[in-house]
Amino acid sequence: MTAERLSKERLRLWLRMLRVTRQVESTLRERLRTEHDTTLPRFDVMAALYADGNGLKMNELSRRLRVSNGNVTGIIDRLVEDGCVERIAIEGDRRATRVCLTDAGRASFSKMAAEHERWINALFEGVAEEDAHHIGELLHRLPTPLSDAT
Amino acid sequence: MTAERLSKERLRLWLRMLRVTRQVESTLRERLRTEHDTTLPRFDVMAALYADGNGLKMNELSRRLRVSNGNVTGIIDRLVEDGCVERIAIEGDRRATRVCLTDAGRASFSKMAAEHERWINALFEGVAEEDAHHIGELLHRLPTPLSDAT
DNA sequence: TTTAAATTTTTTAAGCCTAAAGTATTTTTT
DNA sequence: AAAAAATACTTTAGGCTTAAAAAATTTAAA
Repeated sequence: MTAERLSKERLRLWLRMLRVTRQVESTLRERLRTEHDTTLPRFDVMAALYADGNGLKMNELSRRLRVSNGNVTGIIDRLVEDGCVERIAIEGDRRATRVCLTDAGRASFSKMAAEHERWINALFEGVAEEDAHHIGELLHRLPTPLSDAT
Repeated sequence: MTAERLSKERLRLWLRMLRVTRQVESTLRERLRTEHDTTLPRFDVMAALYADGNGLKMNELSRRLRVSNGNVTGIIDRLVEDGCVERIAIEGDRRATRVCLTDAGRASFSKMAAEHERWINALFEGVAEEDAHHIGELLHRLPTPLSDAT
């Protein structure tokens, strides 16, 4: 009956991860909205672009963020309207476009990212460095499709 | 500079939790859709109702699931259409309604829940019972607003 | 080369989600 | 009792999300 217990324990772990994740996301969402007039999905997209100096194709963006193609299209549309991002034609392939942060977008993200790290640090105040590291490693090594980078 | 390192480590932990959570949710979503013709939000609502034999008020449901009131309204509307759930007037307070699983809803959820546990168990195959327990406890004890039950 | 298949992206339809405003009802205050 | 405040829920507007279909282009096969 150990398999039984293990299964229950894993289920409990999942439910708690889900609860914490939702709570943190909800807090981030609210702060991004009230303090930076933006949304979490937009922040996530900008983070991906910020991490890669050359910009990314829509394709890569959607794979990296694990969201659908059509989803990325809409978010980028709105970021372009906001002047944070631009679509750049790719020479040699007229199907694809590369998406880059504008200077304004980069500056804006840079400010948000610093705050974001402080928020997370405060929200996870109860987690010691050792535990953070241990859990991080564990999550990192979960078998595919649960892990593949970062 | 340990505070600096700790902050980075917590940020990394958060990003990994987010990634794993999204991946698991995405897998659950797809299986619920293809194998049970339903959605994760509906499953979550039914789980909350299943756990509480007497049904819940809209209010309690939205607090328990950490989603907005209006959101619950829509999901319940659709579950009622599907015949999984019913709204029952509360005697003595005509503002509120109690929401209960129907017999069909209970039977349907019961089947899904068993599979759901197997899916989770398989997805977290790499996590030993000791680790599951340890991480679960840690997440459970994160300071408010990160925890308040289960 | 013409056709077929694959790739890249957008569009569409349906559902999820939130904040804010609105409706109805109950409770509290005055 | 009348007015004000609080509670329970729904509606609305806007954005996020997906799967599936469509459009444009490129690559591979015949």
